[in-house]
Amino acid sequence: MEEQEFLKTYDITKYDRPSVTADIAIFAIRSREPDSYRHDPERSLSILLVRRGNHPFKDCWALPGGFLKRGERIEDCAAREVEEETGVRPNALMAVSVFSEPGRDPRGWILSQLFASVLPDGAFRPKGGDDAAEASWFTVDPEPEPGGILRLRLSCGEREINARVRTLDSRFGHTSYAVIDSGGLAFDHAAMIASALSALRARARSFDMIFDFLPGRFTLTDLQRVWETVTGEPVQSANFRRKTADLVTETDAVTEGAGHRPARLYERRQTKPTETRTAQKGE
Amino acid sequence: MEEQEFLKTYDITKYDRPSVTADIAIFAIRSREPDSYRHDPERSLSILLVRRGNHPFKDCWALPGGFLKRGERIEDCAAREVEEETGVRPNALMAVSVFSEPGRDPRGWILSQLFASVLPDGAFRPKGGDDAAEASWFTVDPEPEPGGILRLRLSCGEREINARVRTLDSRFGHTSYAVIDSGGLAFDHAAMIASALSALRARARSFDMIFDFLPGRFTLTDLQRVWETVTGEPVQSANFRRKTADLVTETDAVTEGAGHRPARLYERRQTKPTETRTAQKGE
DNA sequence: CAAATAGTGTCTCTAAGACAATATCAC
DNA sequence: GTGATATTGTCTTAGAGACACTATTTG
Repeated sequence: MEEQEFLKTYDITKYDRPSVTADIAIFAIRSREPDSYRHDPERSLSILLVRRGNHPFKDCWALPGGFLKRGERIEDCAAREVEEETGVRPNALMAVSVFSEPGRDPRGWILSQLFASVLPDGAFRPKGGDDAAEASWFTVDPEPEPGGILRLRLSCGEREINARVRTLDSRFGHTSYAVIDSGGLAFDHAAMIASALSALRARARSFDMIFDFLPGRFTLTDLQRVWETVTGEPVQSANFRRKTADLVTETDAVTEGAGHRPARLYERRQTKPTETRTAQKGE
Repeated sequence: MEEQEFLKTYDITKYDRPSVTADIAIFAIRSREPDSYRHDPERSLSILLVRRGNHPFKDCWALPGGFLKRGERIEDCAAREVEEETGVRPNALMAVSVFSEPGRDPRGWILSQLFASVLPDGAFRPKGGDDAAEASWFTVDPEPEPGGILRLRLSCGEREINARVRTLDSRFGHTSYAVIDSGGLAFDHAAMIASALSALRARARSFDMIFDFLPGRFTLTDLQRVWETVTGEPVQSANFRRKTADLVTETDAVTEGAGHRPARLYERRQTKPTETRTAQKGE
């Protein structure tokens, strides 16, 4: 055929083309040790960062990520890179957006697809590997300032990173940011963290991903704390329980040993009504 | 510095890398001529397709799109390609998702970022240009079938394209599809159309983009018809008017010459309360 | 029992949906 | 006046939020 001819002589490498990377923002809720045995632990939203072992931005903190390989889907690339650099095998990855601003990477023309994912608490201790000298959880403290500015305070023990980004645009439920002060973070990763955080909060409301933050069995109070941590808004337990009633299944087990009334453990309900509904509406 | 050294000797072209394209699903609501002057016209959702002038898939219908150039943001590439191929200058583009499945393009390793946008009715007549032999509106008729199958009926006068896709995944408010029967559409564009449509419907509910379908001044009934066409669900006018009251501003003008009571013209309200609210919640 | 968290009952208010009634044009 | 669409009013009901109360554990 004529098309076969065309394809035989077509050489795609004659054209100018970019490199493509995937970067991944992995979030988790981590508990701080309580001061008294009778208090439930405080929780804070954390993000997984790696310290770069190579140039450029050597020794700076960055999101895990790396180059797309031939024959690989971008989602698989993201999962592979996270595992190589931190030892973590993330749950389902949520695509956030593509970063294609010219000059965003000093090495040259490089696009990056940003993903976000969430992990259950304490599931693991990150360890460096591959390109990453070190991997570690940083608590995330986003603080809005006047003029569409967002200050990101990331801290890990003694280490503290203070980045500032500016809201560029916020259409279609997605907000994009520009870096004002990277605070020492590599590349445009400060803007990426802000984007991922905003996507996380926007979609948390659909309950799609809240469960990914928790182990298989959890108490309703756990679930509520995760919700509150992610959205940044407090809820009343009675209302929260009503709202989640259809999404969980009761088990026989209860918690033990706390200095107060034990709590029943629940599991996520398989055929959750939201999914079916969404699918139908989608088409 | 050491980093300067590194960058001087770094040659990105030594590494294997893909080509990147942007494809764009442009939607509009088009009116059919009514049978009587007293009836308002029926409306249907349409998508803008181009007939490919070059290999591969020569003479097949496809979404407008093309290769990303150096120094260009992917959003700008999308806007440029649409204009080159159809003469249309789209409103804000909404990113839908990245298609990176190996083998999706017979020319080789090519990723595509899909965008969606909407145009006001009758704003223009598309014309072919560049790679596109021809450009034309096709009405879109999505029909769900059992087993997660979606049939897409695209028609333009005599021409009819029947494609079928299967739902792959539907997490985080985004649904992805695999092509079962392309119906003659180029590449994986059948799956792209299904994805764009699903994204359109999901976000229509936020009222973010509904207004983009309309000219600057419109009647509330116009607005309601657009909503109904996009979401596929009927609404009661009294309820719809209440819901949109804060989003529009009354003007002095009214429609004329219809065989019935004239309707007041409205404009979109600049500082719409939803945007402020979203922005705050976003952080 | 005291302290702490787990869990339930119920009131109010708002918003969505359904339905009905009235208004105003071209012919 | 007739037939069409425009526009407003109101009833019902589901759900969100607030608040108050009861239950059960450990030390």
